Amino acid sequence: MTDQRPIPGEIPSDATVPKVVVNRLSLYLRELQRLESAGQATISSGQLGALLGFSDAQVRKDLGFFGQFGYPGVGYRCDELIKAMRDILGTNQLWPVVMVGVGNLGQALLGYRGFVRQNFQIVAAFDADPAKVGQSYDGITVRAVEDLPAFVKEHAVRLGMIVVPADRAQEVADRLVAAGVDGIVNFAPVTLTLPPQIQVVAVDLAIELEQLSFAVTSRLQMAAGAEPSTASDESGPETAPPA
Amino acid sequence: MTDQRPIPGEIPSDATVPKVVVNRLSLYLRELQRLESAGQATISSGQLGALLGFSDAQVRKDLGFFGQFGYPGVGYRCDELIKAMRDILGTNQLWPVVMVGVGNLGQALLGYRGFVRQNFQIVAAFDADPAKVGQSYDGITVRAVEDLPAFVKEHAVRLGMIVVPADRAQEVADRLVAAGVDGIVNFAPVTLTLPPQIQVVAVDLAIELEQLSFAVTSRLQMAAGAEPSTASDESGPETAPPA
DNA sequence: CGGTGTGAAAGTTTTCACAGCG
DNA sequence: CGCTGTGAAAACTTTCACACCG
Repeated sequence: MTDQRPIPGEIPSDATVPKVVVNRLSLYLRELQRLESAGQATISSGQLGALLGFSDAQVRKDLGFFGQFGYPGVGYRCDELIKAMRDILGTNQLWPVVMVGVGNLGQALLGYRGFVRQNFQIVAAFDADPAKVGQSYDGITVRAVEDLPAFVKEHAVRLGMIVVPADRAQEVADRLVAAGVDGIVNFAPVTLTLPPQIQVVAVDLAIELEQLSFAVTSRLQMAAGAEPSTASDESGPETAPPA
Repeated sequence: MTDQRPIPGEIPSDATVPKVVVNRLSLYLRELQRLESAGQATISSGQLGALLGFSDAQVRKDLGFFGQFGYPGVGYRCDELIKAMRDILGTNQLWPVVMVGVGNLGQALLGYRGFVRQNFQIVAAFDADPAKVGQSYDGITVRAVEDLPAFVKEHAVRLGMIVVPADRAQEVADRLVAAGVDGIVNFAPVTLTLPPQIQVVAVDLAIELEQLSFAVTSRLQMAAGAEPSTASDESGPETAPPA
């Protein structure tokens, strides 16, 4: 509804967008959604950046990859920018997701409401353990992995989540790809070997803690004379300046 | 034990190490540990890189930030390199961790064995809900958040995990910092505002899925004529070439 | 004004290429 | 030989700075 902006943010003509930019896009969107719920109608690149620990220029450059969304002298309209970001990230449409592996973590993820917020829906869970098949968790009945290909095809599922132990992950990934998914979130602590057209995002909780233990350790040693031994940023900038 | 290498990999004299390098270090370590269990004694930069989808030069440059670990003509000895990496990342020592928020996800993380592998141990869990306090999960009894400062001080805990809903996360983060932790893993989908000396790693599961939906969407559009619209890499390179 | 969009400059990370070593 | 370690070049990302707009 309402008016479209000058060059509505469709996909970049041909320029390639760095992954780190797409990651920040998600952070902008998350913040914008919070601001809109709080009743804020517009925001400037400087304000948005400050909330996340980025510069105003970076926010504008990032958005510039996708189009022109702002109003000089005013900033960005939250509602418009949210819609544009969701179009870009693909979350204006509902994404059905299949999960493989219904252990502790898998069960927790089945109950996690945060996915729904961004239009992801876990539509089925699979497990190799016959004792688990038929059980229900948060309204989802566990199916046998053998049923994966049929389900994925029938429901046009494009995304899968791997929540099995490390030694089973590659086999499960191969099954997901054979079944036809295009993208995988891998919670198992192994690197998957897959055809390059398959998109993979890895989440390794032990590695996240390791990054912290390094940062915390080297900050101490820094006290012993030198400079802080880490620069740049990755997944979640977090730690914005204490406003 | 056994002989130390030429310039043993201690902390970089003063050069700052990019975060992305530290992240790859964790991936190298994970792979090395797997290789060693499989009985492999040495590995070259090219082999290690190939397993993770990196170039040989990148592996050598990354290691070069911390010292000289290799043997020309041979490669790296897995056992030595593992020890060096763990020294650098800080995981040769045991890290006690406190968790705040014992909902679905928190309970699952309490039962997650993957942390132990890298020497992290969740030593206590806290929740604001009086109904949860006193309950036990995986041998850990839930405590009242009020007891956090005393516990952190008494057990010299330096790391905390936030597993509460978004609207409680900032308050919990402030409590953790007041209690004295130096680093935080934040699973809540909000950006925390904290003093800059506090290290924060953010894990937002919805954002991971969003990165996938973007990648999967733009790969499709790529079929419509242009170049792939993403470059570089972030958290987990994953998807190594199908060996 | 206050703020966007964007080329050009600065800074950072990756790749190249090769001397040197066991 | 095969492979490391490392300067130098290339590629990429961020910051700067300013024309332009409402």
